[in-house]
Amino acid sequence: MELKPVNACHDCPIRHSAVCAECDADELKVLERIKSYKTVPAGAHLAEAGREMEFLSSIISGCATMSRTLEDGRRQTVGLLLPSNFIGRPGRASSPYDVEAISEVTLCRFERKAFEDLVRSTPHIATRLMTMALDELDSAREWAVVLGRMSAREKVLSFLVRLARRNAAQMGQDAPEDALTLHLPLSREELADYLGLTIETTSRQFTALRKDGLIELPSNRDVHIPDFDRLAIEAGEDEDGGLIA
Amino acid sequence: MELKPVNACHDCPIRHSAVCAECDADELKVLERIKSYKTVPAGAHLAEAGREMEFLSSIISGCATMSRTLEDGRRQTVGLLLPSNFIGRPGRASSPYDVEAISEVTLCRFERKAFEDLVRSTPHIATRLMTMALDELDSAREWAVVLGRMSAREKVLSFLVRLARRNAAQMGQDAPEDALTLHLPLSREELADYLGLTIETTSRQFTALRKDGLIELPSNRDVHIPDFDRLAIEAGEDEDGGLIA
DNA sequence: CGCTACATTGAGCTCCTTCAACGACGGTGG
DNA sequence: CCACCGTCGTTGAAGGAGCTCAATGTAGCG
Repeated sequence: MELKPVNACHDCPIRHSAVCAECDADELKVLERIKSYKTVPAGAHLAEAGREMEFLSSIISGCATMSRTLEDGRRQTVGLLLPSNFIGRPGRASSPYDVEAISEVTLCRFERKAFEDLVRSTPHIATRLMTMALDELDSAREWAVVLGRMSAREKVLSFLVRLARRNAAQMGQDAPEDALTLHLPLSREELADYLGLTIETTSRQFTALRKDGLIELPSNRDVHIPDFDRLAIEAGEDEDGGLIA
Repeated sequence: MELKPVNACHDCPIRHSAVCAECDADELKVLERIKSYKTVPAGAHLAEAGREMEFLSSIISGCATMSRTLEDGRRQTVGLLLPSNFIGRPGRASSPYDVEAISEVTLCRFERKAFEDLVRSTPHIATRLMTMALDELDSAREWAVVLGRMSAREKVLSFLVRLARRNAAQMGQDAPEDALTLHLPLSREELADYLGLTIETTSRQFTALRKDGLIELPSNRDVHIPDFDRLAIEAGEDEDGGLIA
């Protein structure tokens, strides 16, 4: 994740996967005029439920979560935001969820009003946003199946499979390597909030998967998967491949 | 739900809430040329996971569910499709979910290729699709909170609150009436699949809510809510209003 | 070295599921 | 007309997956 400072779009690591992916050179110039970069430390709040947002932004590097906390403290993470993901939406001033930086995050920001005008005048941005929204919709529904019907073990397995697929896709690979090591962007507690479990149950499942030889745990944040296909089968994969992240 | 045959867009009950909502008269003429109506009986499969779709369509009347069935038979419904909802997406030939008519459903259909061309050439359709996708994304995430963190009782309450809000919105009301009667579009089993519960637990929760005086059950498919605000509070509403459907 | 934050492990309990029986309703056919 | 049957919904009893509460373990850091 070591990143040299980005100054221009043609240097940008998410140039071809973010909201600007379909833009041509002229459109990119307009974007370039209204964009600004910002790096925030882990723990920063990028949006708060109900609070007005001044900027819409793309994640260039780092990781953030989108979550809802109920008043009794229960919390559910509804999205894991990684590079190229978009925060905020045109046509609405506030996010319905809290968005929090989990690691240091570098953003490419657009002042909201200016971006909304741009969406109207630049079809390539509107169609790209539509595609991204539809992809995320599939992903959210996919996750609903996990939350609604899967056991704790399957939830953890599904998470690992999705993360591996997402990483592979970002590296331009078609499928994850046979054997690979994942770095977990989330702590056990953050993971539990994502999986709809408690931290204890999550931890127990990691231990159980280790004892079953499906994973190794070189550190708390690293998971080595000796045989990805076996993991995917255990996760309950029928369709070969499934959707990415 | 008694519906007289629709023949032209200006007569259409979903004219101002469907994918065509932002279209002007000229754009509507183009749509009119490629659209066709179709009515299917309850139980019809409007899409099957992985199978190619010939048409994209809007629901004009009736109700459908979008769901995934795992090979061991577990099933999770990830979306409840009501009038004005769109089935399918441009740029992808197949749906990742099964879409099934729950009641008789009347559709406004577009041949896929023709519609995809139209999206590219008609910005008002692209922006409307984007807005609808973003709304559904919020809705799907909202439901993830319910699936991941709520008790059986809260799940049933949340469903009733959402259904009431969605009905009210469709009637052009700002909020549901103080006292109202809901017609459930789903059987107990279909509801259980949506809530991530078993049919037995779902049934028990209805009984419990009735005993607590929160609802009355004039028939299996009808729920009378004497005091909507009380129901909403029981459902764990902090924010006044929340998102629609 | 002790402090703090994070992760793991254990024991008991709760809520939901599972398995099973029963009830209500509607259609069909004798 | 009513017995029969199928579907759907409700209710009961027992078991289990995951939660809660609590203790222990471990790594980073002043």
